[in-house]
Amino acid sequence: MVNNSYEAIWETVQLIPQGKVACYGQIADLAGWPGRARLIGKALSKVPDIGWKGKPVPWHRVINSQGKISFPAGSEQFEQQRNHLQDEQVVVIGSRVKLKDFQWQPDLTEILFSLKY
DNA sequence: TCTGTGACAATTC
DNA sequence: AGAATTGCCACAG
Repeated sequence: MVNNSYEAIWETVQLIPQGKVACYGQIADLAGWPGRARLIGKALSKVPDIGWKGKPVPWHRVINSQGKISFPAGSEQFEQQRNHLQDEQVVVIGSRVKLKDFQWQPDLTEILFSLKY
């Protein structure tokens, strides 16, 4: 069993459509933890390898508010994240992603969905 | 209970 | 544009 606190976060991350990215604060907000962006990082670091609810958690679609990958450039995690993003047609320049073009803009439908629980 | 930590964010220089 | 500083607060030990 894992901490329930992270479940909402993982599920929210799973809502991010392929080819899009979201910043930590955005996920925190949607997951019901406004202002707790740092919690997202912790939650993602504890994502089960097998994924969540039978589906993988696309942690690579989560970046910081500056539109950058939050890993040291050159690190293994960094490369892995960049690869995943590029596979999903997200342009990564150095350690940056153009938020203007690739940031996820949740629909009202999805917002309501995440609020209803 | 207290303390250190953190895959952040906003501000400032 | 990039580095340093400060605020944030749940979590882990």
